[in-house]
Amino acid sequence: MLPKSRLGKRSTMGALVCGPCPSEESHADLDAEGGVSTPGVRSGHHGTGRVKLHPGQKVFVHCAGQECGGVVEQHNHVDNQVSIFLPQLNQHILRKLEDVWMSPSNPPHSVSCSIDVPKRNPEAVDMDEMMAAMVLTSLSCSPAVQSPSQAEPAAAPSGMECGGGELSDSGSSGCWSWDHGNASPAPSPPITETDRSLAAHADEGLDMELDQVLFDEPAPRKRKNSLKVAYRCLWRNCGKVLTTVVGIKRHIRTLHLGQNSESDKEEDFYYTEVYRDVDQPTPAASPPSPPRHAAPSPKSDQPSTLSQSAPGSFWQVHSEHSYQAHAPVEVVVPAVPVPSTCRWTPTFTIAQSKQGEPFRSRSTSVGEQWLQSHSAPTRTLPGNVSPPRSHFTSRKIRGEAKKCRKVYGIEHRDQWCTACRWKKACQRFVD
DNA sequence: CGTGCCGGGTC
DNA sequence: GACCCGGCACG
Repeated sequence: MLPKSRLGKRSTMGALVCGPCPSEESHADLDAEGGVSTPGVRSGHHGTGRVKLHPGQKVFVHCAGQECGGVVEQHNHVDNQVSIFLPQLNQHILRKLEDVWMSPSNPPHSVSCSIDVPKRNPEAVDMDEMMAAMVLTSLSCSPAVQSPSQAEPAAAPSGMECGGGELSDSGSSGCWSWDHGNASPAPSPPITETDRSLAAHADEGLDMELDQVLFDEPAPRKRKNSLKVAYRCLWRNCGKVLTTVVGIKRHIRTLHLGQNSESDKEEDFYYTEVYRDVDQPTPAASPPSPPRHAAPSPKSDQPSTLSQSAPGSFWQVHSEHSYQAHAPVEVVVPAVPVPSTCRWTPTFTIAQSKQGEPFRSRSTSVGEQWLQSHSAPTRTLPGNVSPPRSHFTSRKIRGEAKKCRKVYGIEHRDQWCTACRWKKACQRFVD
């Protein structure tokens, strides 16, 4: 499925956001113990200084015309490029080593717009902030999770799929291809100062692409940049739409799951993303009526139309059957008048046989008809029924003996017995 | 379809 | 009650 031509990109992206590759990690361990205030990495000249940036080390770069603090994610010493995570912008950037410095307000080269950045000593950086950055970094290894608002570790196997060997070995700048849509053919175009917004977009566009590349299915949790995302509660008869995951989860948990919520992930089953202003048909945009759900949630009572129709109508059908036909017939038949071909119960057989034929002119009660219909086959057991008139009410089995009609013929009807003439049971040739 | 005959109607 | 007949079941 994955075009091989794109594997490289995928790989590079993995390398970019992935944790340090083992080899470099070892170097980093050897070199700079994180946080040492080196007055500018960029003593620099790439390849010469051999200054090693430790993953997690606080550095500063120029981004969008201002100095931004960031955390080193990876230092590719082959070409001296550093992958940096900028918590402020919540994005990852790539810088040449000479464009990175470790003290605030110590730009490597004169920058036109030098905005005062609160000076912070790298040592002053909270460790938890570093840890947070690292966590984000590791989380970001999952291509499905790069959206700032969607850090869901569940989908992110913590960077394990980065495949360090495969990715980091390339080492070339080409593998860092942060394709910022600025049509920069350069393999590793550093983000220019004017690129910031573009970079942000590129992030998401990249996410989308990664989603498409890495996963055949569109990542449902991804936010499309051009889409307005909302979250619709799929609970039966609810359909509440909230704009945040937290909100919808809280809504589901509090209003629907209540105390029954055993797992805090359970809410995921009960909401779906809906997109508006769609450019591209998004599968998740359809769910309003038929929500994707389909999750094997054990207690999910499937708040979809499917569920409402499937089990509900199923049982309804059954119930309708149950009083129409007692036989457990596994036939899904709508509750319509039973066709004449359906003869699963004796009662219906009677009714149908009578309805299927033109009604008799003579007045025959249903019970009489029933007796008539059944007396013949059950004639051997005449005692089973209590005939209203006599013991022999039921129709007699046609006698084998020839009757007056047969004997004399219709022409000699006057020779018939009275009964035969009256169309009664022959009295002359009694069986 | 022919036959036997039940059940009902009519006189 | 005698007679007739519609109609169903059966072969």
